[in-house]
Amino acid sequence: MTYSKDFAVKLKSSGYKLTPQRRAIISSILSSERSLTPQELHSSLVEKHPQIGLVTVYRTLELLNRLGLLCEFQPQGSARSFKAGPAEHHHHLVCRGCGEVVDFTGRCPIELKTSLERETGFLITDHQLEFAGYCRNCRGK
Amino acid sequence: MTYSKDFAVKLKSSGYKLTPQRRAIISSILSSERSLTPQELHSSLVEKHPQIGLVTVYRTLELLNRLGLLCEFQPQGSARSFKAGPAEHHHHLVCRGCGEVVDFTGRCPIELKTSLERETGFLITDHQLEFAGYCRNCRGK
DNA sequence: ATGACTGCAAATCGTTTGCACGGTA
DNA sequence: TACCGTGCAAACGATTTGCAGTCAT
Repeated sequence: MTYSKDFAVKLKSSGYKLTPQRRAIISSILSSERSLTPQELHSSLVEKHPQIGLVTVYRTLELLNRLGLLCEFQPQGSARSFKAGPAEHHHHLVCRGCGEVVDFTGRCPIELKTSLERETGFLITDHQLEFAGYCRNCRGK
Repeated sequence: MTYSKDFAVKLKSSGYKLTPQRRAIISSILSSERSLTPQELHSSLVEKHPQIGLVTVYRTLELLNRLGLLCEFQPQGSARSFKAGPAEHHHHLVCRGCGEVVDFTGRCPIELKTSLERETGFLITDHQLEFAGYCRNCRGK
């Protein structure tokens, strides 16, 4: 919540301005515990800030993401969405039926499949684990 | 490779025909150890089968996938791709630099980050684990 | 004035759909 | 004859780009 400060500081220290639009977008992201798609974010903003364009939302998300302030989700078969927080690590549980995404970041091992099923009532049919980074060739930039 | 039989059997037993186009698509998928995007698949086919449309590739992939004959990949930031094999379980290692995708399906625990780095030369910066299935409401169909 | 930031419209990319034709049961 | 499968063109949804106007330094 008071992350807000971090966002502002990081933006400024990286040479970017904290415009009203960016402020609105950031505050909207921070006040949602769910991750939001660009569209959802835009819709939620239009009420109070009718003039904000979807394009600006995309550009801001791209910027914040690049600065490491956002966590980008893209579960198989679902829309791309973002939430506040560092990006290095997130886990989700997706419903292939209704698309619900349950975030369980913080818990790791794959053995938790069974306990997840017990706790959430999900019937888990498959999973996907993705590590990302830089390969031997790309490491040295 | 001689999976080919399985594909044919499954198709027929599910009430679908094994057309020349489908045969070509299946054989192309089976002969690649990499996972392929619809576009890549189409390009690779056009040489020998100039008349196959991209749409047919999409429709066939969708069909085979629905029959459980394919494994669908969609790493964060990469294109959607498919390879032969059951879908319930796959792991990949993606290079954020060049897009290379290393498949390491078969090995599970997250603790393998370090050993993966050692073995592949990757610098791993983040990961994502996704379980999917059906939530309490969707389980009963 | 300069450069950053924005909004709009148009372009692009991957994917899906509508439709009419062709082959086969 | 009735369908299934196909190709083509068009529709679509998400995202990106070009461009010209605006704002703050």
